[in-house]
Formats: sequence, structure tokens, C-alpha cells
Amino acid sequence: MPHLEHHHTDLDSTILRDGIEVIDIDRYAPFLLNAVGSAWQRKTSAIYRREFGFGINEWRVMSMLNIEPGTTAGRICEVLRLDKGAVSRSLQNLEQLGLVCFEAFPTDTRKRWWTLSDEGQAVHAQVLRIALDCEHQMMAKVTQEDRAVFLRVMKQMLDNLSD
Amino acid sequence: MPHLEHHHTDLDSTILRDGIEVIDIDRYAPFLLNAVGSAWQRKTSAIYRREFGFGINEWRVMSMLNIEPGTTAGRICEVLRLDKGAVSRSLQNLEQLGLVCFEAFPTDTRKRWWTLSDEGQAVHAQVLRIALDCEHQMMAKVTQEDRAVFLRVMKQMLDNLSD
DNA sequence: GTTTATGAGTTGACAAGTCAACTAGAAGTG
DNA sequence: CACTTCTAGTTGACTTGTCAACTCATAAAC
Repeated sequence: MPHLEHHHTDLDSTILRDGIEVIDIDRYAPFLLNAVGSAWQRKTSAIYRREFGFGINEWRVMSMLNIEPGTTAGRICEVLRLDKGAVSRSLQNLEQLGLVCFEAFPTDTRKRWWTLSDEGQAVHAQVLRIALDCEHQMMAKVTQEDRAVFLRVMKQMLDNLSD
Repeated sequence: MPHLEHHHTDLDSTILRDGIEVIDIDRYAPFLLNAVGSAWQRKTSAIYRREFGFGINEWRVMSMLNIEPGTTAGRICEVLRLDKGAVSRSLQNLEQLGLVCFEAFPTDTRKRWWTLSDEGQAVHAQVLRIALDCEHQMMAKVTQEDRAVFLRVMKQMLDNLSD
């Protein structure tokens, strides 16, 4: 029977066991982040691919085009914090599927103004229904107060990681 | 100037803009989860690979072997919620690096009891220092109360996604 | 004891994520 | 204008994550 002790303050996400520092998996945020994030992704991206023939990045890009119609690829990267290579490829895929279209940017031929096509708009609405259902399931039994704190903490973390 | 309105309750992570339902990225948990999770991974996995010559999965497996010395591959999958293929490959890599070793399982030759080697133990301590530093940075300006709520919500979400 | 089912772990194929080199247009500087 | 510098986006190489088929050992059924 090993000897357990909390070694410093509540701040810690480790415990000492027989002199060895051990991660406390229930308090170590990166583990939870990865576990929840990948569980979400497993659950949803399979649906998108099966039902609609595109992946999670295509969905992210579509949701951004719905948020800000007429955005550029660079703006999508900035807001969604996606890799520009991934965004470039997703836009190509979506265009081939006829879900997005673009207009030339007047003062810079490199940029394009991307928007959802009518079909893209319709598909977006369908996927959104599914995504919100899944989110709702994921958030079951979480109170409004807790949810608000959770969102606040996540935003702070995102800020902290951006330096 | 588009017309914005919140369409139902506080529960929602969307708004209506000119009759179209649009994700509110500041309230939509999956976006934040992915953004924070991938920012963390970008930050840390580069360090592990550069400084120690292995990836983030190898680190996860090592931390599990430190938590529960003498575990099996299956148990690692269960606790860390990792893919068994990923765990299998990580254990192979770690063994080649001399960071882990195993004992035969008495009643089942398929299973093995894995533990950190002495060198593995030492490397674990080094990586843990770095990981905890990064976690501390990520958690800057988050109060203890908020952190507790955050952890509670994350665990609930993990539960909800496990069905 | 042979057959069948279950379970642990390995492997291969593919999707997604990351990084860096590259192309080419735009902007600044003399 | 010629030259450098900056910036938007594309592409390729590689790593990581995921899924499913497979191997082989144990357990169960009869």
C-alpha cells in the first residue's frame, strides 16, 4: 500500500507517491482537454464524413463562412485558429462539392471573398442541427452558471496560450 | 448592418442573423475545446520531440506508467482514452528508446506488465517539469474556484460523451 | 477434446494536423 | 523604375489520430 500525500497547495495537479511526483489525472487540465476534445471529434467527424462527404475542417470553414459571409482564407485562419494549409485545402474541397463560391478581391488578386453557395447554406443548416444536438448531449447536467464559468476559463486559456 | 437577435434562451450557442442561424463562437464549446486543445498540443509536442525524441503519445503513456507502474496496454487505453493502436506503437517506441520495460503476465501470455525503466523514470521527471510549467502558464489568471468548476464541467462532459 | 466465442494486442490504410518551403502579388524604398 | 521586403495562399513532407482487419491466446460450450 503506497503512501500518498498532497505535497503543496490546491493549485497542483500532481501528488507525491513514495517520493515520486505523479500526475493527478483528475486535476491535470491538459489530459481532460485532450480526452474531451478527441471524444467530441471522434463522435462528430464520423457523422460529417458519412452523411455529407466532408471532414471536420470543411465543417469548420463552412461555419465561419456562415458567421462572416465574404471572408478571406486568412481571416478564417485567424478566427478559427486553423492552419492555413488546412484551410486552403478545405476551401478547395468545398468548392469542388459546390458548397462555397468566391468573388475576386478588388485590390489584391491573391485574396478572395468566400461565401456559402445556396446549397452550402442548406447543408450548413443541416449540419448545424446535428452539431448542436451533439453539443447539447455533451453539456447535459451542466448548470448555466457552471457553463458560463467554463466558457470564461476556456477563453482565458486560449488567451494565455496565444503568446 | 445586419439585424441580430438572441432567439431562444441562454442555453444557446447560436444567434439569428437575418433569419439565418449562426454559431456564436464565444459560446460554442466545441470550438473552444478544439482551439485550446490544439494550441496546447502544438506548444508541447514540439518540445517533447525536439528535446527528448518522442511524441505526445509516448509522453502520455509514460505518465500513465508513472501513475500505475505495472499496467497493461489495455489499461492505458482505458484510463487515458487512447486508441489501442497508438498505445501499442508508443510502447514499442519507448522500449526501443530504453525508457520502459515489461514483465510477463503470469496467466496470459498476450498481456504484459509495463513499467518505466530507471532512465524512463528520470526522463519522466524532466518532462513533467516542463509540462507542469506549461500548464501553469495556460492556467494563469484563473482563480481556484473557477478552476474547480472547470474541472468538474470537463469531467461531466467526458462522462456524457462516453455513452 | 474439439469447436466456438471472446479478448489483447498488432498491423496497415487512411484522415487529420503540422510545419516549412515555395509562388506570386503588393507595398515600401532608394 | 529596380530592388527589397512583406504578405496571401499553395503545395509537399511528415507526424499524429482513427478505424478496421487480423493474429493468436484464453475461455466457454458441448
